[in-house]
Amino acid sequence: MERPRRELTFMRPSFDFLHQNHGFPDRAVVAEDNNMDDLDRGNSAIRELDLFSTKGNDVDCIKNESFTTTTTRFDSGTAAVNTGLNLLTTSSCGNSMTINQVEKPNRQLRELQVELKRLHHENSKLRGMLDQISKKYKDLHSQLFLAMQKQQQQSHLHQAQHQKNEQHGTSSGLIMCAQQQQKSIDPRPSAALDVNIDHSISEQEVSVSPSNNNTDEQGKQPASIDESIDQTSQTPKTHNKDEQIQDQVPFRKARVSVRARSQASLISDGCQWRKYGQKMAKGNPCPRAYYRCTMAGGCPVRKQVQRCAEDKGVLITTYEGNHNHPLPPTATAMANTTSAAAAMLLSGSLTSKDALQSSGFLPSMMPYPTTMATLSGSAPFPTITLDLTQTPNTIRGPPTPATFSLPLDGCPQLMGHPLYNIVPPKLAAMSMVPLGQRNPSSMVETVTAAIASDPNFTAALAAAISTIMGAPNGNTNEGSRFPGSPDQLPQSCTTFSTN
DNA sequence: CGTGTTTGACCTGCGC
DNA sequence: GCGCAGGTCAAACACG
Repeated sequence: MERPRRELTFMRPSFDFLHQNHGFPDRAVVAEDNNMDDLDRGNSAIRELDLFSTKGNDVDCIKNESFTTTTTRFDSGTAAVNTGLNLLTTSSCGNSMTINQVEKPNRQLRELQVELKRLHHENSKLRGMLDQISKKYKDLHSQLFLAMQKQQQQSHLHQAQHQKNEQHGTSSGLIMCAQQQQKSIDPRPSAALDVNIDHSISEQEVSVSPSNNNTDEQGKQPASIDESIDQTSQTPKTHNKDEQIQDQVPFRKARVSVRARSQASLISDGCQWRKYGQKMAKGNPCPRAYYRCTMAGGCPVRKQVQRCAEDKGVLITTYEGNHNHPLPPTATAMANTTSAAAAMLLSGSLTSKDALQSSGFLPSMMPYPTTMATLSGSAPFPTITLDLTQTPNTIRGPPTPATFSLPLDGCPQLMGHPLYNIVPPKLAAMSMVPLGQRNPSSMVETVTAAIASDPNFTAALAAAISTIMGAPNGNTNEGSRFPGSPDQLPQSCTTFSTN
């Protein structure tokens, strides 16, 4: 009995059944309405199940009613439970039935009640899981907010100290000290924490703590790094240049690769790009195009676009760097996530499965196969790949030996479901992203944004939602809220398109 | 004329 | 040191 698989799909109709039956315990009920709101009324509905004790029907009367049981099929083959009770009163308290005829329906009723209690228990467990997930998400959100505040305070403090030091001509030593201090607090200065940073901040500071207006947690940017080095080199230093470069290089080289199925030559991610080169890459007949962001002068963000050699329908877009300018809403999802993904990649020993497991990022008991994201530690540059082209049944081999996937933990009912491509990173981000280092929603934002770039996405999403919600006429946008998800999918999910 | 693309040359890192 | 491959530059070109 594969109970985990059917729990979610079963519990909603069960409550519908119970809910619809409210006040009409002697009628046959066929649950068709799958409104998720009924889920919230589940607890009370269970109590309403006792059909024969709440309406004054004593046992004697029950014995004198003939029961016709029907099987109500709630969900497309996922669960079928004998909950439809056709209570046809053929005689009122007559004595025409034998004891066996009377006890048989009684036994069925008892079984039914036991089954419903069991379902209630399962539903309670599921609700508990949902509550836990929601709580984790809220915790992470609040902690992120606190971290943002803390970082902002540090930035202001740093700025004030920098200005004071400049006035006294003794800036460098203390600046470096402050930078080191900041590093010790968070080895990857989070631009995401600079959301409201004062733009009067000095350029040097900006280069150390990029003033990305987005939740940009990668921090270091290629241009900013160079500027930082150049500028700091103009003042006495406690660190030599090589050490600084060495410190910065890993940040600079982190990349986020997005694989999406698209016939378009470029995924429209909300940013403006200028093509600055094209090369034939070895092992791929398709040329690789190089783009840089032109939304602001000196923006260090670049991306490479190349078709997959094995499947030319797959477009591989690789992002590098962080925007140093405000982004339109349509671009923030992708930008946020590439930054967050890069930050996750750069956060330390996240390049091997063992390291991930030991760090708690990847549960040692990963119960389900996953396909969404892979990290490559053996690639020339650390790269995280978000693969939006796969279905759970078409898992490819890992790109490199040192790769891993984000686990889908706790949502087995979504395995094999189209929405599986959306939910896993959300759950994974919520449950596994270390505190203060990553934006838990960023990963899913990128995933959803990239998925949305696929012209087939809307139809697939609608079908998925219809399956889960049981509302064939459901609005796609409304349906994009995964049942029980702590928050809804980003708005940008529906704004990305392919060119 | 301004902007974006194309494309060959050049630079850099890495392996042998 | 040499060759290779990835990445970038910049002049030439196309287009509105």
